Amino acid sequence: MSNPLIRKLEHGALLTDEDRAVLEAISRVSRRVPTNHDIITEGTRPAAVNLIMGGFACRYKLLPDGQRQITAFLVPGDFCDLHVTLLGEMDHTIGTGWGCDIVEIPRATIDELLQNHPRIARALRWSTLVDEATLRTWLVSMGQRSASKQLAHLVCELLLRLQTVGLADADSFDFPLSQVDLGDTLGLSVVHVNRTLQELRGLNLISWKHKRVHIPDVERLKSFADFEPRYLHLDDCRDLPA
Amino acid sequence: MSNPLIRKLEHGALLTDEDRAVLEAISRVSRRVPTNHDIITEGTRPAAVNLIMGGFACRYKLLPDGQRQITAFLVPGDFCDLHVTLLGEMDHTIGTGWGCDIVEIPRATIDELLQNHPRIARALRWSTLVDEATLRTWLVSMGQRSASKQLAHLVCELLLRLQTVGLADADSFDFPLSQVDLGDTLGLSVVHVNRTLQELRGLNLISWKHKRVHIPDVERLKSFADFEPRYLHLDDCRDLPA
DNA sequence: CGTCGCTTTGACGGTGCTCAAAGGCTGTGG
DNA sequence: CCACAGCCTTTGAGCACCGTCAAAGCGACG
Repeated sequence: MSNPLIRKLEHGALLTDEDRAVLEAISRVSRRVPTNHDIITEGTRPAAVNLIMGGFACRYKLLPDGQRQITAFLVPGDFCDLHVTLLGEMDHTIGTGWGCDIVEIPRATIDELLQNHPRIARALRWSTLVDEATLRTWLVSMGQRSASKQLAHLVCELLLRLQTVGLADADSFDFPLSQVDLGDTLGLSVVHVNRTLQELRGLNLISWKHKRVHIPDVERLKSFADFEPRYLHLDDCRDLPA
Repeated sequence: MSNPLIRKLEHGALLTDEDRAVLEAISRVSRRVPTNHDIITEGTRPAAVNLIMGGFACRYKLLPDGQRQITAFLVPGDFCDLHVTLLGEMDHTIGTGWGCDIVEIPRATIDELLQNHPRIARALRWSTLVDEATLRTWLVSMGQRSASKQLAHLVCELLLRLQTVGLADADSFDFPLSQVDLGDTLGLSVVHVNRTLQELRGLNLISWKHKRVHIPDVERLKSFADFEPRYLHLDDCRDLPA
């Protein structure tokens, strides 16, 4: 099973074959969104739920002076706005810096899943909690870690998240971002991102060529970044009552 | 109605008198937690749901070297861990820096609310989305704003949140934190927090004496901080179908 | 009155920003 | 196949914001 949505949700609930078939059915690619295009814009209210099935997207917020802060990366298997119809207007924008495949799922389909498929409902709720925990972890990184550790931490997170959906191998993954994008993510200037990358390269912790990140020694990178994957809650369904 | 839980949830759904009675019944203060005490510790799994009804609490995370990052303030009407039983172990700690009143609500009671009281269920889900939006906003502040604007933004947020639960008047509120705590929140050193406070005081934007914050001109502070309250989604239930 | 915790101040150093320009890569059109 | 444009990366120099260290005020409370 190489469907990233299913691979991801397996970590949040003990799915049955029927659950998997339902998820497979709703996650057919419906449209390709080009590079540098907004999927959902701040201030609007989306009618459907968007699911990423290929490529990268990100949540971001623009400040009056034009500065941008990326607050999340969305990778295949991630929902853009699962519960957003509960809220009024979007308080941030979701965009594809880098071209991605999206499924638009009608609100009613989601409601039906939540009502009639308890294991899927559980997994979806689990995934929103993981999103929140990830956000907290980014905040900790930004507030307390040096630029190099913050960057290293992000790389560890992406490696693990992409591995769980089958899009990274043991020590590398495709990473289509520019250094400007990375700066907007980490709260750093491009110049400093560049120097930080050189530092990590000099320590032989990361190499990044041709839009692909390679990690010579994953354990060393994790310990450098104090990476503690608990916040991703990947083993949570082990704890379920049988 | 001065119950902070009810006042808050009124912003997330159109409650009936019966809903209010139910909420009133579950939010009786059951225990006082002293200053500097953890309510829920990282790595454990809480059995009940904790609701703050008085004072301040905060979520925080400790790094191996002892640094602390506060990721959220919890004020009266806020839940500590509404959905956390879905997850395995807590990935962060919730503590009271400052003494607060807490209600412990059995998991079963929450489940019953979610199942049988649709408007309350809606309001609870709304509140977790607002928590997430607040986290995103903190991340934006930390990544893109200067220390003084970040601090000003936080003060605007707290003023508004406390006003909605009846714990702030038009231009001031009680704020029991130390400057160390503020530093751990903003990702700044104590020394720099102190100088930043002096700067804001010098601009006549904020005064902070005897654990109470006073804001001479709220509109001026908001515009200084680029404060845009959309992320708190306080007007969302206006948009509900009748 | 003395202690303890919090706030404030000063001096100094470093991380990371700004400005500016050069170097590389890729795609496009001649 | 080359020229060129445009974007991204890389470098350098200088500076500002913010951190660290250390010590001195201040205030609440016993």
